[in-house]
Amino acid sequence: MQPVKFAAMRCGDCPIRHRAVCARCDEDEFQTLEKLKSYKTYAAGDMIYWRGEPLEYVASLVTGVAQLSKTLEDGRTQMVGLLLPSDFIGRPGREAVGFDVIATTEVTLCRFQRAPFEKLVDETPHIAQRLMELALDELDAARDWMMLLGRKTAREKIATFVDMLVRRQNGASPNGDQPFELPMTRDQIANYLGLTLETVSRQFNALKRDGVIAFTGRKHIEVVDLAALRLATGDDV
Amino acid sequence: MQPVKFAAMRCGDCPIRHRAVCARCDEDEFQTLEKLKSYKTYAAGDMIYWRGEPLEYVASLVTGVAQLSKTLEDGRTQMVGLLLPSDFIGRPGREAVGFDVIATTEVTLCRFQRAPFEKLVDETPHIAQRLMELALDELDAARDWMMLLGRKTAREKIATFVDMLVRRQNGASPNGDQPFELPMTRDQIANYLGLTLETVSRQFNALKRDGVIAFTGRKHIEVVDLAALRLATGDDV
DNA sequence: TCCCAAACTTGATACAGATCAAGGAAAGAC
DNA sequence: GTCTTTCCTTGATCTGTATCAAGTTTGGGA
Repeated sequence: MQPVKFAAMRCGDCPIRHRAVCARCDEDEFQTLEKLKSYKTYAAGDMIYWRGEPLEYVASLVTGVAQLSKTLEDGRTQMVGLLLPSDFIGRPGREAVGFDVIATTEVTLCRFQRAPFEKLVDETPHIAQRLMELALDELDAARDWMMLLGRKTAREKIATFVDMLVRRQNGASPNGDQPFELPMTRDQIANYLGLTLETVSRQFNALKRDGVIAFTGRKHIEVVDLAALRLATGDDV
Repeated sequence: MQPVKFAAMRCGDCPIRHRAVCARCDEDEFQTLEKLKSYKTYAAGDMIYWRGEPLEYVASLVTGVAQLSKTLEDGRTQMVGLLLPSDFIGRPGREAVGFDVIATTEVTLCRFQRAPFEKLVDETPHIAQRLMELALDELDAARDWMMLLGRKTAREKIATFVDMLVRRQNGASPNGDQPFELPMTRDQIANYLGLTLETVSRQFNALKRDGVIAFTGRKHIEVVDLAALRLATGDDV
């Protein structure tokens, strides 16, 4: 998708209109947002924000995938969040964020300058409430991930990761038998799951051998046996 | 401390007055809260909320320590949060929570019935903002913990845990050379850090042998060399 | 079209932390 | 004060995943 397409897009036509921070806005509020917003596209691998950098813009992710990453003194890294379309970057009342934000694939953001946006939040309970909901959703996701990182085996981690992508990409559709794209390299997946890239590779292939998933190209996955996948996550039903 | 003490306590005298959800309330708002609130004390080990149970009350933790725990199908458990005085339980717009809340030590809560509290939140921007801040603080803490669970060694995990307790218990005081209490058993610490109780025990003793910490009783710790402790966490300065 | 670099797979080996096992110390019960 | 249980420590061994080390595939650029 071209940035120029977005530059002309009206909020009413936005693909993330019903899930993003603006989900509950009415026509009047959209008119205000139209004036405030600007689109920006990043190439895969680009740094969107540096840790600690004061953030000039807050933004909704419109297309693509981005990652939140932390780094230890000696270079070990851990992804602490994955941003998919409709997710929000930046928080009310916070100058900076404690992690790097990196474009995993090509990414398009719908950006608002922080100061006018915060003013809008103060005046618009809709938006403040929606921001709170998004923060609580992130908190729930972070806690599920803590369970994964602390207690799950490598196989369970990979199964949970695939299941998460199925749920989020297929949206409402209940069956996961649509082939879909892995948005990350093995190395990035390893960073997300607290593993090494070799272990990720081995476990993907183990799930393939067991007839749970199938590959059509390195990044093209199909879930062959959804029940077996769910079982392999280790989660309660 | 006796519950009866709390039953009579006025908000102005509350030990968590300046950090809890009510931090920015004025005298008028305190009067509303006084009418709404009730104290309840739980013994160590008591279940405060069950996962999925619709929660009748939201609450601030006044004294003691509580834990948020998740459990896998086969019984593996992982703590996904630790509640210390001034932390809040329950979220606006959420019926239930996705984890069990358990009293780690004896715990006293300052409770509000959910429906009237949510009404108050809608009418009082102070409180809504403070709730948002608390949620974002929790999110930051959850992300730090993801880094710990995914990438830190057992020694780094223990050092980080002790450092966290020093920072939070000593509050503003910069030097950590006050002895203090571990609020949990080795087994609970293991659940928090994604380890086993044996590994926790060994690493505590290793830090003791290395002159970083000292024990005066099983649960009484003193930080002997704060700089060495911070170094052992693996974090950036 | 071929080349090259990045991404991935596969194998061999090492090791941190889990697991299994036994005994000791503290704290509450009676 | 003694009993009993819970909590903690220490040792021996095992194992899942990291690490080290080649290869192989893939896709994009010249």
